[in-house]
Amino acid sequence: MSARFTVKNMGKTIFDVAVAAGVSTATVSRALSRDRSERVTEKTRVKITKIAEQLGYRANHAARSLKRQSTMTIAVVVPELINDFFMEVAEGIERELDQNGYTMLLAASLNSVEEEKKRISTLEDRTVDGMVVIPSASMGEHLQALSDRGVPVVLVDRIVEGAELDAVLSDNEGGMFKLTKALLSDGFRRIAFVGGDLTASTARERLSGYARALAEAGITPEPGWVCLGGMNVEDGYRRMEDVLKGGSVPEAAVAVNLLVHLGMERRLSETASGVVIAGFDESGYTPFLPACRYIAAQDTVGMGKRAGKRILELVAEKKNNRTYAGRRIIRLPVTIIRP
Amino acid sequence: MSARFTVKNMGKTIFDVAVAAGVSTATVSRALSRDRSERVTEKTRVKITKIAEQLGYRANHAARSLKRQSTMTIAVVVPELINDFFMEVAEGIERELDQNGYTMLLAASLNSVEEEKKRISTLEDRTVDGMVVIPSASMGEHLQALSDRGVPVVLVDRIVEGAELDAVLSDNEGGMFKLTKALLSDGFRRIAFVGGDLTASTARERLSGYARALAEAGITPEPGWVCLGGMNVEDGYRRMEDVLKGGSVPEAAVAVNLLVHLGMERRLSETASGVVIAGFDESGYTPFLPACRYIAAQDTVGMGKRAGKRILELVAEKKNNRTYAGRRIIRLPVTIIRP
DNA sequence: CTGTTAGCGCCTTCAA
DNA sequence: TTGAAGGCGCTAACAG
Repeated sequence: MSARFTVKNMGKTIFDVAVAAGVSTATVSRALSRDRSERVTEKTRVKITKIAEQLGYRANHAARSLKRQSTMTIAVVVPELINDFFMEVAEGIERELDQNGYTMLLAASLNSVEEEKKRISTLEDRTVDGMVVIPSASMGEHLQALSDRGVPVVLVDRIVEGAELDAVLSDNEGGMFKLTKALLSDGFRRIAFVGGDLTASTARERLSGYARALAEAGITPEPGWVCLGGMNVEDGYRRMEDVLKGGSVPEAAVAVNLLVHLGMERRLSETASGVVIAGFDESGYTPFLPACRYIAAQDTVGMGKRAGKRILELVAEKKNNRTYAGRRIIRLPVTIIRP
Repeated sequence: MSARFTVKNMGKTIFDVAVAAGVSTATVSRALSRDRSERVTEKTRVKITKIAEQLGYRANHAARSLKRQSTMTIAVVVPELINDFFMEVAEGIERELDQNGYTMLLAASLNSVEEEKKRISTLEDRTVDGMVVIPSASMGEHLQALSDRGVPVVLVDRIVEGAELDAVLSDNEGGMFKLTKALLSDGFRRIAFVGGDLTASTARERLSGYARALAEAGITPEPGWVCLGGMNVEDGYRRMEDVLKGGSVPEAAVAVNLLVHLGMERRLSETASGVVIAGFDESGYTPFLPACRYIAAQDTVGMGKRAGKRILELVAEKKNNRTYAGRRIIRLPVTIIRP
């Protein structure tokens, strides 16, 4: 194997290219600038491009960032990496950014506001051009502060208290309305709502959709049907248990999200109850969840794309020193499918 | 809402702090340097730290990187984001990096060598201090070239042809050996091996483990039992179909990985065959896969941590201008569990 | 222990 | 159209 770390492969600089081409560094800079508005002869541009290629010249990103005060980087902060929903959103964002020459910096906040603050702080130090955040919690003063410091910010999935920021969200209310409706159409009348931390806007909106569907059907939820608390697998398990052990066991239940759904299935698989589930969020595994009847599928990648597009708009606005045109909230529809 | 983008909140520079503290920028730099070896009076350090805090000073990362020729960033390239296995590895890496003040830059190669090359190129331009790569394909000349250019590289999950690089891998052979063994202990003798692209080192090693287990049990695989081809859900579905329609249907099958496992389950759920599965890789959903009997669980987060540790070692070696001490391959054990 | 100085590599007026 | 020169913010000699 070749000796590593020994060849001082000092990166070629713009100066090397300039010397080789017999021009000044300024000309090289202009020739290689993606901005075609720079005036350089086509001939010299071609020549310089070729020489740069031969030399294997690559612009130093740190230097360029320092000068331009822009890193062409957007930070994306998600609660956790091991979660298909978040990663699908991230993929959507990445695609949009990549198309525009931007790079995504992905970080996880580990479902903790404290970690979220730390991550954001680190990222801000790296002078990212903007941030897309899927908030870990319902408090958002630090996000508003970030924005006030001049960093373009876009929220995804949920909105938070204490921050009036642009956001890309699902139509959670409508989605859960349709999901509950689907069960009603199948003849189920006794339907529970399981899981949900009401400090999360998503949970509140979904609960609202559920309530509206029942109300329209003239059904009043019996005590114990609305069984809130938590958004994770463990919570789903416990809440399902609560429902089963409650006074009036329902025939069906809607799950506030995929993790809760999973926990519910776990619990249901332990006792034969006949309870059927309709859940929010899809995954490759939903076909194997025995109690699952319907799924409300969010347009995850689409949300990511919209968020990517929006953050780039804000970045551009800022660059052009334009005033912030006002908060914009984008809602994407949710689709009901059979798993 | 406060007017955004209007306050020219020009970031405070080290100069601002220096002025406010009545010292030189050099002293500020030293005082704020994480490196305690810098000689500064404790008194001035405290004073400067306080003033920096008050002013909300944050070191400019681009400037620091330019000067230090180090970005304190490690790039991690995975085939895709929407994959728990990769994300668990990524999380392990991130933890290790974070503990050491490094930041992870996560990028997806979309299961394509071309994309992988592009991503790596972009990342290299950003002068990351090192890269951890989960290769998308079996060819690795570009990875070797990257390393030869002086960028520390560590591979995870699989090794590639054309590159002699450090790697952190699972004991795939032993894992699949134990997995097959588990089925044998249950009395199954007719066991198929389903899925697997033999250009991938993981698939080869797992096939080898399967073969050894059968051989030790004195069993010769019948034609059609070893049903290779592909590593995805779709492949698992097709290969399982091939097995079922083959001449000698087995009683059980091992799956080369989780996606194939999933596809196999899909196919099995369509026809009652009684075939039982033992699969590589775990997930929160494996308990719901009806045919699944055993799982070979890799220490994903552990692999990430080891990879993180190793890449930082290489970075340190390079920084100290030490010669590359030689390739190191780390193998982590695989655990057999019941889902 | 602290200040002075000289860049790191690039971009961008200002001149020519 | 091109070149010269200054500086983005920070750090690392080298002095003092």
